[in-house]
Amino acid sequence: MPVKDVGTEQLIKETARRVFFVEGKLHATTQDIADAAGINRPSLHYYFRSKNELIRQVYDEAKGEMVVKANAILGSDLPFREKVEHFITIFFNYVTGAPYLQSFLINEINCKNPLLGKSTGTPPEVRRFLSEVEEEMKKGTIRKASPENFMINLFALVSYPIIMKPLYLDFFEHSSDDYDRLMTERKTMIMDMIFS
Amino acid sequence: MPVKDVGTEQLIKETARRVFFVEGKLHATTQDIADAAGINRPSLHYYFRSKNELIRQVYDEAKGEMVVKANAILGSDLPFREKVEHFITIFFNYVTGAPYLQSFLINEINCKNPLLGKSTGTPPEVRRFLSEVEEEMKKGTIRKASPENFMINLFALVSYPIIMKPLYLDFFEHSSDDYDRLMTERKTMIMDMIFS
DNA sequence: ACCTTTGCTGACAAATTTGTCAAACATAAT
DNA sequence: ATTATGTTTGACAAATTTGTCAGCAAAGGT
Repeated sequence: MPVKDVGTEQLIKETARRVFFVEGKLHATTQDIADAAGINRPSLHYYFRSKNELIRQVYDEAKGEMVVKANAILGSDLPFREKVEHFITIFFNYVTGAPYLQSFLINEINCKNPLLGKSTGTPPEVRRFLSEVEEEMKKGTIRKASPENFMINLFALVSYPIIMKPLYLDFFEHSSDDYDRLMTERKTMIMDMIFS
Repeated sequence: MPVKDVGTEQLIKETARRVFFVEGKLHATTQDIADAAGINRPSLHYYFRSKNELIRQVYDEAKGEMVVKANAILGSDLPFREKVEHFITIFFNYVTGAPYLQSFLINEINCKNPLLGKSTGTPPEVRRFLSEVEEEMKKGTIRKASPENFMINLFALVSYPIIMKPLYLDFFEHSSDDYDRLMTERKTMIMDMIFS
């Protein structure tokens, strides 16, 4: 009996991820994805019954991955400052590699596709990180505020410039390289901003 | 001779803006927009020849408006600190009122619709603001960095939390009201972060 | 060799979305 | 009233996108 070929199914999902998250084709058709994967459309329907089902899986897994990634860093036992520094580095690369991921998620949440997995809730690692943040605020290492807002700032300062790059390329008269050069100084800048 | 009815045309555009920017229906069909406007679809084609043309106009005008809005504040002759404070207030409301606007722009830019208006270039008001930022850095009022990065931080800290609200509602276990409460403390927090 | 299961494909069907058009309608000037 | 001009509409056609299905190919077990 032939083993279930997991190759094509994975190929399709990875291609969908690339099309959606990297190339940012939020309106991509199943044909677009099939072409990009070098397969034909009925195969896509063979593995995923419908476009919605493919999107649901891609959505759920991507969200899960992001949470896992954040947990791995924020839940690690590094000293606070290094943890934040590490987070910036890792997430900068992560978002750079999938600049349309967050826009995709936002859009899908908004579509209220009832198939999408429900919230997993705040993971314990993040809760612990939030209380670490609170403690650092008491120690005076960082500015006092809601720990949630501290986290949001972190994500904002790292993600936003990458996500909105096309907008600012057009706004400033920059080449892509100019803009990327601008990005390189951000890590230390963000650290400076956060640790007053 | 009957006067050219500008009412319906405006109604359609405003409805499209609402559907795209406020409701975030990035996949909205012409039927969706027509229904939301209370007109029928052929009327939409009467005023705008195609969906693309409608989107082009909505895109161009929205981008223009955003630039005008930014210019009006950043190009004003308020003292630097008040100018930044004013910007935060105004833009917070602006983005709150159209949370999907930036995602829409990003997505459309990416679609490389050849009809979209080309970059207007960095407006002189923004150039002036950037040199003001540079001067404040020399004076030591704010941290030294690329002035562009200063601007990007401003936009990031104001926009990102609003744009990505659905994502964080799901991540933290917050109600919409909880999250909004979190937002209220951001203005002073951002000011504190920026003016070290 | 034969059967069985899984994967792939072309051809077709259905659904959705967009675009068109002629006719009806409204309004104001003549 | 008639005409001219701009607007709205229903009905239709075209294009696009999605979904289905029967059949073929491959591969492993009997």
